Amino acid sequence: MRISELAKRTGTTARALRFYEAQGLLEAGRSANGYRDYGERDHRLVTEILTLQAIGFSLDETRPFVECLRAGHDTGDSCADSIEVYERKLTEVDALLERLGDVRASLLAKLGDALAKQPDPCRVPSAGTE
Amino acid sequence: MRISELAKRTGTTARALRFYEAQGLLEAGRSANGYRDYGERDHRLVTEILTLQAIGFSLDETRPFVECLRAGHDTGDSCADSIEVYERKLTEVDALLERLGDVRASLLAKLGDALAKQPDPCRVPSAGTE
DNA sequence: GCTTTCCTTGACCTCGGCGTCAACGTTTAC
DNA sequence: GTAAACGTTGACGCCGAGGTCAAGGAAAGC
Repeated sequence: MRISELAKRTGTTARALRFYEAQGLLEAGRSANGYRDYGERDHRLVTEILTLQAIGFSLDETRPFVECLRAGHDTGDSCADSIEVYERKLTEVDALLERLGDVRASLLAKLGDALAKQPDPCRVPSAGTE
Repeated sequence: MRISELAKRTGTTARALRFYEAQGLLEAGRSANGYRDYGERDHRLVTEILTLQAIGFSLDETRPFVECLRAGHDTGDSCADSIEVYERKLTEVDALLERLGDVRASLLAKLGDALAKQPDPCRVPSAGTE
């Protein structure tokens, strides 16, 4: 299959696929005319990349998963390196959740203060006008 | 006060202050020699910018607060525009929290599956080795 | 006077993940 | 046969918030 078909089937663009190749994530075979030629294996690789990206992984963080698939495992997370990335990511997400919670709290506090200072009678905090 | 003193007192850099000026957030007076000259009012402006940035505001989002201060109010959130930004930000943060919660859940699920597939006996999920 | 430090402007660099355009070759449809 | 639609590489653009030079003036300490 050629690049635009793989792009369509994975829901991405040809440009992205070439970019992944430039990053060493994807290795495409070539047809006689020089066109890239992809197989089902590549389809799975790209799907793995896109799935992980959707969860917030950087391209670099998808690397262990891709290499795991290329090593012959049937899922990208069958390797220790991938699992480490999961764990690192989980720690990151937890830290982010905590920080965001703090941010939310300080936003609420600031908003409350500001509304209390506002002389606008239509925005009295006791009533919900929205 | 000159630029590096304001930078020191606000905990940022001279480059950042010049950048804020280029963005129209800060207007510095000039001494006879062409040096920027800042007063206490500017100190408060910069403090407001940095405080909001720390909560995740973009420079552009701090603009209403800065203009509110410049309009003579004693806090940057005494104006309706600022309050709107608070509310927008809160909505954004809530959306992000929800997405991040989903991400966390799917990460946990993936990690659980991967560990279940792992043949490593030192990583049995029933025991906490950390 | 001399050196070091601070100030000025201008311009390019960084990072991630591609989008977009250019200039050219190939395949496909009619 | 020829035009449209695909493919190739290369290179620059974008976003945000500055960092980092470079080349020059001003100020401050000795």
